[in-house]
Amino acid sequence: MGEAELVRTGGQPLWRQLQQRLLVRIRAGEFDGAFPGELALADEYSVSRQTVRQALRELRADGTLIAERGRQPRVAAAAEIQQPLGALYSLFAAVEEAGLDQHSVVRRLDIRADAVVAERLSLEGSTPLLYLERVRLAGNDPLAVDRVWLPADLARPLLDADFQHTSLYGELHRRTGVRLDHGEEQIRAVVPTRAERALLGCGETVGAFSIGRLGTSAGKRIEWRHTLVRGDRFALTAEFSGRTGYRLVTTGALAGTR
Amino acid sequence: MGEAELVRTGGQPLWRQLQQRLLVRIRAGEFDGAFPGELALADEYSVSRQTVRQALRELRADGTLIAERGRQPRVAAAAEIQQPLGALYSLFAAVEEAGLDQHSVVRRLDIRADAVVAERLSLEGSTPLLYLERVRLAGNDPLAVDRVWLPADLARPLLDADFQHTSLYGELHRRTGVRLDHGEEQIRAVVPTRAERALLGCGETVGAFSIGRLGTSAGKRIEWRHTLVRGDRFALTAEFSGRTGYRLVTTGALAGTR
DNA sequence: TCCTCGGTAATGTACGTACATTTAATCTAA
DNA sequence: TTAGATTAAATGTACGTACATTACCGAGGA
Repeated sequence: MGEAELVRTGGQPLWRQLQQRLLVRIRAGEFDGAFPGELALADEYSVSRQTVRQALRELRADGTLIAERGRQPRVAAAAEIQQPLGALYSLFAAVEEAGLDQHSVVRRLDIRADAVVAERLSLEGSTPLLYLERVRLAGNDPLAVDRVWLPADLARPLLDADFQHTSLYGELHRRTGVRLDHGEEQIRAVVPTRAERALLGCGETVGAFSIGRLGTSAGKRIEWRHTLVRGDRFALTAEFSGRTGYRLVTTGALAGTR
Repeated sequence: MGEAELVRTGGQPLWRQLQQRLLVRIRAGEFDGAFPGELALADEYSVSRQTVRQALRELRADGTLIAERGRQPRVAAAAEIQQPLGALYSLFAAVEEAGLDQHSVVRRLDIRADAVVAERLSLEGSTPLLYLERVRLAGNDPLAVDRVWLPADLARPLLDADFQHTSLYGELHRRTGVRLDHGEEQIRAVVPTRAERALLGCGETVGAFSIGRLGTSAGKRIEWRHTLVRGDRFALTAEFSGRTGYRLVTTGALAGTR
C-alpha cells in the first residue's frame, strides 16, 4: 500500500509524488481488479481530493486510467489502448486496403539459438529461440521476407501454428496472452543481395527497405524481427505537423507489381 | 471582449464556454502582444481562478498558450510550436548530433516552370517556381541530393541567398515570414541511377531513400521537395507505443562512410 | 417476472482561501 | 552608472466546501 508517507517539504509536489506511487502500484498490477476512487485515495494518502485529481490528471490523459462519472474507475487494459503500430503494420494495412489477398510461405519454423539475436533480446547467448521465416505475398507476388525470433519459453505454443494465413501477433496473443505494447525500429534503404532478389522475385534495379524491430511487452523484450520489403511495391507515407507530430498513414502506400 | 455573459445554466460547463471564447479571441490575434493572467480573466468573466485554470489547461497542453511562473503568459507564436518535423529533419539532426560539419554544394538556383510540380502545389502549369538543387554533405562526403520547388511569387527573395551553409526553412522564414507547419511525405527505397551514384559518390551496392515531401503553411501548399539520401549512411529510427504513437528518433541514425 | 424507484458511490463543476515560487521591472544606494 | 534590494505580478501548490450529474445495484411493488 502507500506505506511511506508523502513528504511535504521535499522538492517534489505532493501530487507528483502521489502520481509516481500510483504508477508503481499500477504497474505491479495491484489495481487490475478495480482502481480506488478519488476520495478513497485522498483518505489513504491524507491529501485533498484536488491533489489526487491533479495526480490522476496525466494518467487519465495518457490513457493509463479510465474514469467516468458514476463508474468504478479502472486501469486501462493494454488491449484498450492498442493502436496500429509501426511501419510493418502500415505495410500490411496497405495490402489489406488494396484488397489484395495476403498470405505467406513459411520457410522455417523451429527452435534454435542465435547469440546475436539473443543479445538484442537481453538473453543468454544459448537461450533457445523460436524462429519463423516467411515470404509474404500480396496477391500472387512476393512483397517481403520476414524473419522473427521470440524467446522459446514464451513462444513455444506457436510451434504448431499455421502461419500461412494467420498473423504472428494475433496468434501470440491468442495462445499466450502476450501482446506487444511498445517497440523500436530502424529502417534502412538497401540493395537486395542476389539470394534476396530470388526470394522476392525482383530485378537488380529494385531497392528494398530493411526494417529491424525490437518489440517489447510490459517492458520485456519479446521479439526481434527483420523484414526486407520490396521497394517497388511499398512506400512509407507519413504526415506531420507541429500539433500532431509524426504519423504514418496507410493510404496509397502500396503499388501493384510493375 | 468577452461581451456576452457566460451562461450558467446551459449544457456546457463554464470552463468550456470560456475556453471557446478565448480560442476565438486568440485566433483573432487579440492577444498577440500579451495574454492576460488567470486573475485578470477570472475578473473579466466573473468566474473563479480555478475555472479559468481548467479552461486554460488544454490550451496550454496543446501548445496554444505558454504560461510560466512569474512570466507574462503569451500566445505561442507559430514558430514556437515548431517541432522536429519529418524524416529530413531527423536526418539533419542526426548529422548535427554526430558533430559533423554540414554544408551544401548548390548546383542550381533559378526560376523555372514545371508542370508536374506545379500541379502538386495546386498551381497553374506555367506558374514560375523557384528551384534549388543541392548536394548535401556531412563531413566531407555526400549524404543526399536535395531538390526543392517553391512558388516564385513567395520565394523570389531567396534568389540571392547563399545556401551553402544556411537552411532553406530558416532563410524562408527570415525573408518572407512564412514557416512550414504541416506536411506529408512519402519514403521509398530505391537503387540510385548511375548519375545519382556519381553525385552521391557511392557504389552499386548502396541503396537510397527517395523522399518526396509536400509542405504546407497555413493550409497552403508551399513546397515540393525531393531528396535522395544514401542508404549506407542513414537509417530512420523510430519508436512507437500505444500511448505515444509513432515517433521518429534521431539517436544513432547516422553512420560514417564505410 | 419485470420494472420502477431510491440509495450509494463515483466523477464533474464551481466556488473559496492561503501561501510558495519564480520572473521581471523598478527603485535605491554606492 | 551600475549593482543590489525591493516590489509587483504571475503561476504553482494545497487545502477546503458544496452541489450536480451519472451509473450501478438492490429492494420493493405491480
